[in-house]
Amino acid sequence: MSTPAKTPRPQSSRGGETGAETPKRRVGRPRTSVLSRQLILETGLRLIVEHGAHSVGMRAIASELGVRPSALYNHVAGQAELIAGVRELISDRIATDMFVDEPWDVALAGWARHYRDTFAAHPPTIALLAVLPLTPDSVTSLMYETVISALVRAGWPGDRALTLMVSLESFILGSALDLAATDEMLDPGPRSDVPAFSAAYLRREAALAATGTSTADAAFEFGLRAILAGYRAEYAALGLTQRPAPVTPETAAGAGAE
Amino acid sequence: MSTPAKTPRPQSSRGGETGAETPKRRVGRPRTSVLSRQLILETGLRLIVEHGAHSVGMRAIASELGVRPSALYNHVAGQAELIAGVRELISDRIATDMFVDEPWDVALAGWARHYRDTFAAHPPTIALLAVLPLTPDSVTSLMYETVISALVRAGWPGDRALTLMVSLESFILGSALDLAATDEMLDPGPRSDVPAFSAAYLRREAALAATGTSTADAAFEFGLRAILAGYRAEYAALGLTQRPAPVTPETAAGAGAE
DNA sequence: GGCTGTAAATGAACAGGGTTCTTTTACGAC
DNA sequence: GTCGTAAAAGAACCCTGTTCATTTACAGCC
Repeated sequence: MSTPAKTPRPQSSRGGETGAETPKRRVGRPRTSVLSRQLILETGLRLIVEHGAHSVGMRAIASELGVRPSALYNHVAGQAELIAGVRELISDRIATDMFVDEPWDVALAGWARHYRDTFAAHPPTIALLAVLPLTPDSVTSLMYETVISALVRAGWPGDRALTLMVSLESFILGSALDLAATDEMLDPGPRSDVPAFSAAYLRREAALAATGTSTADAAFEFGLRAILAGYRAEYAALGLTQRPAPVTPETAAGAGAE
Repeated sequence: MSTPAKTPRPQSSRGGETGAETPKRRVGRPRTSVLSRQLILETGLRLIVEHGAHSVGMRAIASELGVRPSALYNHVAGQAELIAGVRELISDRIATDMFVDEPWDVALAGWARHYRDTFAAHPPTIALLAVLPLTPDSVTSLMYETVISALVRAGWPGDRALTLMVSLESFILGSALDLAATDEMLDPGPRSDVPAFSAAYLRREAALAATGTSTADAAFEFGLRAILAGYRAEYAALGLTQRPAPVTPETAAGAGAE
């Protein structure tokens, strides 16, 4: 206790979902652990959602948890690993169950929407996480596995399936970025040198106001429909035809064709 | 001069494209200006390309220019404005001349490729710049104007044209991100719980090695083809047919055959 | 039951960022 | 010549992430 009267901040903000408040903690190991890796990650995610992407600071998280920054390093290697952990938290929520009993194209559409929505639920995270290279052993690989195997079951060659998935994911992530940044960022404002652009912007604004959907939503749905139509055309060009129902180890009933 | 013998760094690295070397500069306004806004931005871009995205530091740029950090603030408001300026430098290089005399779909494909390649020429910038909200009065608005007006000339309703462009741009930016981060980031590595994914990865690796194209390239081309096919289908559904040649005020001559 | 090693916290530092402020010099205009 | 302004240095400030030594708690062991 070298500075008893400098900054009194007793960390009494927010209720107390972590348990008891710790207005001042003695030095040394506490009787009951204050931190855990999971608590740190979840706090990080919550702070991002509430206060923006630049809130993933070690000091900010530590302060939120009523702890000194150095304490975090007993549970997390550093900021990079922390952000990777937060990414896992989010990725883990992307559902892939639609691949079980939906046709491949319908499942892809559902997956794409849910994928984007999952990121969209935490807008500030997108810019932060979309950029990050994901660790090879992440849950994301499991998601990829589900998608790929569903496509292969539908008849897509393995390498084509992977290429398709990557291209769709590019569109999804790009749309998520668009969702995070856009809306007023497109607005050309009052300038006379971009007449067609301005007119289109105004027309779309009116059209969207009528339907109630947002700017980025419209573009996402439009692009998704287009890219899926293209996939289907490619599928047909490969000489494949849609199966009546996908065959999974679990639902090994249907699917008599081919 | 408080630390005369600590770090002698006389800034003599790299040739001298800025003119004379300044191993030590007297305090006060120099006889000939050392900095300019443009020089700072170009140095920033060069540093990003050479040493990665975290090289857009004020101190790094200043050191590269043989100048103290505070000197930069005479020409640039701050780091945010500097990055925005670098973005403009890059965006300015995206060609849009294909919209002058190519059919709308061909022009879109060319634009998309060039757009992505422009970012791809500076891989580290992608993560940095894709995220940034662009200033309303940027050159990007001019690019949008070109694209929109070409689509409108082809018969697309203005609001649809804008939605289309945004969706395509989402795909382009997502692909650029993919290009920057991927290649080994997808590799599932040796693990037995993702068999279809692993198999597809290996098959594609072999296929790509044969053709010489890269991972991200294949996905981009595949997705681009698909989404354009979808756009064309939408175009047909609108009851529109491809015009023989777009009519622009400038090229009001050609356009005869179909 | 007293040691010993380890885990989990504090507190004090360090290195490195962006930014601002003051000071010094140069230059152009009245 | 003087005054205002522009452009540089230099020092400081504040905010990061991170490391280190220190203190305390606890679990295992003999």
